[in-house]
Amino acid sequence: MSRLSIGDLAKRTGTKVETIRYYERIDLLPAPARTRNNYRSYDDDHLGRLSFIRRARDLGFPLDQVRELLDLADQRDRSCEAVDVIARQHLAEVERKIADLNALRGELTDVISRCEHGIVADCRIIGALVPAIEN
Amino acid sequence: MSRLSIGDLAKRTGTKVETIRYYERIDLLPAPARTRNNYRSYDDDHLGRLSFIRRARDLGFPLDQVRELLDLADQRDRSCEAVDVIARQHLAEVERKIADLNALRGELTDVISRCEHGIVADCRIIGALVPAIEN
DNA sequence: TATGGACCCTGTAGCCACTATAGGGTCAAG
DNA sequence: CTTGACCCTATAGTGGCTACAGGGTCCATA
Repeated sequence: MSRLSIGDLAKRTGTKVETIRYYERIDLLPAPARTRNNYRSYDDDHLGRLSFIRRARDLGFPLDQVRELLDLADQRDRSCEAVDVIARQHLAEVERKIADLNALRGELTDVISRCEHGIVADCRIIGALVPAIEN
Repeated sequence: MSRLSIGDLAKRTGTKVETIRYYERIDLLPAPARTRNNYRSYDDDHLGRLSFIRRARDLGFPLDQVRELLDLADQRDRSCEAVDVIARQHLAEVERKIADLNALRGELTDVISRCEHGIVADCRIIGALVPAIEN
């Protein structure tokens, strides 16, 4: 039944103190008890919940999906289909971003490869950016 | 010597009107002349510059790099090495993001593949998020 | 001539997920 | 008794826009 200061909780979860306060402000992490000095005092539930949030964030889930996952995690008798849906949605989003970035990398590599290290006036990188304007 | 309204410029460059005003506010695009009605009136230089900005943005360059590229593009006698450096930096950044997202995709795929479509209490996706807390 | 719709203007607030700063209070060690 | 490490609140800043609110202007049509 350990009690943690915000700094301790931060260390245990690899979160910045300001971020923890931010999570409280947006009602992602419940407000903890306070000591007589008005310091926040966290318990194991907070530790578990914040660890969950951090893991989900590390996996790239946006905060509103994290919120949904937290809600679902509490409804232990329900089907986990909703969980699967959220995870798959997120995976699809990640794959879309990868595809976009790969296309981008192709273009950039292409542009850079044409650089002949001369002067700016002849630079193919700049050339690829300067538009050919038709009337 | 065509004169463009902000709406025309927006159409020609595929930019939103609000974005053009934003670029002016942050001194990325020079403030144009005004008509007697106080409407913005753009010339070909603006068109060229905004097109340049948009292309660079499409290639994912952040605005401060776009700013540098614009400055460099004007110094036509200088070596284009600085241009090459910026482009390569950006490419490296893009590649880093791709690597991060690929790692993420791996983890997500892994987590999702273990879902057995039962109830939340047994859900492996949630399980992968709920931490095993040691004292 | 009235009116409607498509433009244009400024200024401000909102988005996401934090991060940083200012300006203080509290506490234990040396 | 002071130093430094914590803690508190409230607010503003980040990037790159986007979306109002609350007006003005212009042209065509009824």
